[in-house]
Amino acid sequence: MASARGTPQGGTGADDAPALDLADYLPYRLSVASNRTSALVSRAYQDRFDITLWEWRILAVLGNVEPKTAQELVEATAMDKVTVSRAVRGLDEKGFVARTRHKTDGRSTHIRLTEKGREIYETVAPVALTFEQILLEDMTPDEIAVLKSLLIRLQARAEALLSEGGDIR
Amino acid sequence: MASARGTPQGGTGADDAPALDLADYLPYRLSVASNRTSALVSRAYQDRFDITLWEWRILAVLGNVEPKTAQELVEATAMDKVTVSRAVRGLDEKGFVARTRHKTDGRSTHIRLTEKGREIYETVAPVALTFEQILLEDMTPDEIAVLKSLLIRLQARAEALLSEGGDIR
DNA sequence: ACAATTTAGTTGCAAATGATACTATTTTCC
DNA sequence: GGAAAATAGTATCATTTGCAACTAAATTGT
Repeated sequence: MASARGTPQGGTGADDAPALDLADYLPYRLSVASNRTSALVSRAYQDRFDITLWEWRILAVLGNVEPKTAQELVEATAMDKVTVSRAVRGLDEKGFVARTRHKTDGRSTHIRLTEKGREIYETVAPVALTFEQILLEDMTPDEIAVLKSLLIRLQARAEALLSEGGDIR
Repeated sequence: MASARGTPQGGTGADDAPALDLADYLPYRLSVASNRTSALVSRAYQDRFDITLWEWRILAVLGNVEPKTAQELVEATAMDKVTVSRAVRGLDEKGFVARTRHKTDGRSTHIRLTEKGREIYETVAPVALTFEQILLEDMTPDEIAVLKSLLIRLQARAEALLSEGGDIR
């Protein structure tokens, strides 16, 4: 009846549903926190080093282990293969990575940092770590560890649900 | 020197830099967890109710407090004004909200749920809450509370940095 | 009172993104 | 050995997004 319900939070407790408060809804909280953080990170990389966030992720992986195939980068970065393909092309055009033919699999390529790529990695990595520290400045190491581990569990759960039914029942 | 550095993690500890491991990098963890979760949520709303995630956020706010101006929705949903404008238009076209002239400010409009909008809100809200429960099934109430509160702190910190310098120094 | 500035909300356009289709190679398995 | 299926990576196209410009109304300051 289009009831003049107004704000339900004042109810006398006889309400049955737990009430939905967007501000306390985890997917929302997660999304906002992530967007704000990503905005900050993207801007830093883009402005100062002219690389996108996705390109940076590729660099970060290659900085540790080389070479990698595109497929391996997909797994390591949790980006989809189209995104990886475009990011690698971008890096290639800027001269940060080189692609060489995979010896045993003609469909695939080995991707590795060029000297220039190694240089930018060495430059950006400490900045990224410092940034993380600044972002987490007001949290204790304990809290940080908890946060990271909860995020990982959450992600695993979401992935399981995503493949499982796909739909929520 | 394009040093044949390979994987630094094996080092004998004499290394000075803390080493950047993408898998342990918070902005990355946050982004992946959020994307996975959002994918799940978006799909659920889109498939079953034909509303976008942004439209749903608007509904969720209006379900609690009506009416709201677009500007108030911007604040309540953390979406930017263009996104809100588009989402409200979508909801209007589907007949879920109505816009009426603001009495004292001619630039602005009051946005409120229609009866149909109230109905879909009442339908979706419990589904959303159930979904949250399923997603968080393997966490204790304590862990959930901690996660939410850490996310809020993180977001506040990111916002502060974002406005503050804009750039990271 | 009225010019200058600010604010609410929308629109237009360019860039980013995602789903799908496609090519080339490799693997499977009869 | 070779047809059928799978995989790596790229290209294409439609949709989404984000920025900047815009209109209209309100506020400010003189």
